[in-house]
Amino acid sequence: MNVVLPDKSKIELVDGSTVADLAKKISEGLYKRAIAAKVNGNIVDLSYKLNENDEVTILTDKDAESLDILRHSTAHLMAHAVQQLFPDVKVTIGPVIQDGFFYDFDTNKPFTEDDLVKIEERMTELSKKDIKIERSEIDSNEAIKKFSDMGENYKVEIIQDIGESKISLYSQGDFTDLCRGPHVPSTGHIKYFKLLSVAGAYWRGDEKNKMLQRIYGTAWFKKSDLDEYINRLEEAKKRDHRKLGKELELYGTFDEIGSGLICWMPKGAKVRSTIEDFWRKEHYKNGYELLYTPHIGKATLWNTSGHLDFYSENMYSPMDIEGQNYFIKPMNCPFHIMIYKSKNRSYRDLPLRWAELGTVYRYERSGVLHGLLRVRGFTQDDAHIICAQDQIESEINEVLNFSLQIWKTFGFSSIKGYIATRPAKSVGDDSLWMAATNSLMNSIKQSGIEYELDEGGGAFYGPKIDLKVKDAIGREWQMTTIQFDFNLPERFDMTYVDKDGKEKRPYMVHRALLGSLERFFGVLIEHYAGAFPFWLAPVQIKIMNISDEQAEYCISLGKKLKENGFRVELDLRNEKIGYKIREAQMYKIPHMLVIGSQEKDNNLVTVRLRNGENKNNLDFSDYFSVINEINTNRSINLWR
RNA sequence: GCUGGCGUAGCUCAAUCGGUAGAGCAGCUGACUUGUAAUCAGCAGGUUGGGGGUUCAAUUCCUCUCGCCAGCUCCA
Repeated sequence: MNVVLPDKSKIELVDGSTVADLAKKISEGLYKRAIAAKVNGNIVDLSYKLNENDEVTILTDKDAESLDILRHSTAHLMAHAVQQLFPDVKVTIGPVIQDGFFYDFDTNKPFTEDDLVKIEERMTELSKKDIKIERSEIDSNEAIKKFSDMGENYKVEIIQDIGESKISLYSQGDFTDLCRGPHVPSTGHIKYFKLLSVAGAYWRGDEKNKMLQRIYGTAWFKKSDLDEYINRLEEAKKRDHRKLGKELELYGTFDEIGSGLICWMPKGAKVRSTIEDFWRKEHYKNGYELLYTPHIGKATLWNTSGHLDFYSENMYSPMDIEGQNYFIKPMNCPFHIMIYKSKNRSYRDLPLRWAELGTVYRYERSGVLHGLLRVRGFTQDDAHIICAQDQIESEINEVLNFSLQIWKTFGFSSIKGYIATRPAKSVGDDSLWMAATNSLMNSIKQSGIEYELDEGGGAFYGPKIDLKVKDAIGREWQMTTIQFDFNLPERFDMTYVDKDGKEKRPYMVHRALLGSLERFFGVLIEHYAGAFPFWLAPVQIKIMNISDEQAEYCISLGKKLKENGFRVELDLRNEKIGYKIREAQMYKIPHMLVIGSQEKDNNLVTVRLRNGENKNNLDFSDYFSVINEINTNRSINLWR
């Protein structure tokens, strides 16, 4: 028989040959590195029996698909080890996830950290034995009986759910698991892995079901890849905004105040006010008007908006004010709409772009709270664009460009879009959805942003674009959202009078560029690892004298800089310069002015940059022009 | 909310078998007047997250509660 290789060449094999036979025939080296194969587009094991004219691509550890196979096999290896060590434990499922895998076990005794070590050791032993991993197919009734006898009722449930007459099993030594496969040919291929954590997880992700014990792990083909991954985790840990937020005194939360409620400390507040100033300026420049609205509103308002029907789970209990129920706001939109409705609107008024740094409160379950990234009270950089149909596309264009420009300024250049279209359960005419979705598509195409389509992923009230930004270590964060709303204009009966004198319904778009200031700040901290660019740094310049003699000169320098709006601190303590530098360095202050007698006597400054570089004996005026430049340009560099 | 882990000085951490809490940094005071990531000495700092229980005795064991961490679930 003949099979076809990727280069279209044919190779002859004896009937009944497997992929492994083919690999061996091509070269011994290929056979050794072979993990699996793609036959007519399907990924199969090396033991797969080939047929006449099959198109075969042998997958080695170089192929992307192989990594998933390896990780899946590692999950099995882990289950194998767990079953040997804890015979009472029932196995459930063990899929591959990004960068690794997990396996869920049903056990009465949760795994401890020590157990993880033991399991890992056993896995290594099993790997060293290089046990063959063999596939077999059996009748599903037979399989059900087999797993029932073993007491593996989860497997029985899975087989019944699959509903096929035949199912495949994978065996390695004394361990057999139900699995679609494919797998690496033997446990010896699994060398570089690490078990990372253990946590509870519900069977089938349903909190009504029993909670299982999930062990997470990672696996790689090369030791260097594993090491690099572990490094990446450590790097992420170093950048953790919760750690840096505390070290750099940026923000705090307090048991006494409540969880998920953020206090911005002086240093964090300086960054925030810089962000806000920039934000306001840019919004005015881009044709927005700013609004301020209250934090609470009557129940009737939230009834009209529909929030009490469909969002009440996220809203806090009402407070009674003179017999009326008031709710603290989870969103700003109803307030903006009331302002819209405060007078008759003409087509001449449109588009309206109304923005507000609006602080909202939403109930989040205690278990989901996370630093600045998931909180109960936060300030959205919210805006509502109210426009006519013929304006929607240009409005979306502008929002996208505006957003890109803002992200660029903050030092994020890699951005990806996700367009979510109409879900099954939704409100609004098809024509509205069509027009809006088209405008989103056209705009994102024009913007040049790489994007994906999320069919049916829109909110019930309209389609949306979400933007994810990539940070300095390649993690993606969902920040910007641009959403059409066909619900609220209807509910509040928003109208404008068009050219023809008829009342029409405007389009309404919600958008948040940064998302929320809290979340954005968290991401910003992680992106810069706390070392903010000059224009954002809470303390931009620290002036330090060598000895008392230069104190006055330092004070006069500080005064000049402060008068010009720079954020400056002085360190005139009787300490060695090394001590002062170390402290400023730990606070990641961009510029340190080191002032000794040389500088003082000649009206100069010596600048030590955060990166350790020195700019010696500059005229103050030269230094001043440099910092003015990098500050007004919002440069991400420490020097021009 | 659920499962598991954790909670000791402002911060980072220690305390044997249950025997009544200790260090570094930070803070304060003093000396040193200093040239690129920690000068020296002294002082002070704690209801061991909170409540209840077991015990002659609890940071330690039990229990409730609050908070944090990992994940699940949730994010119309």
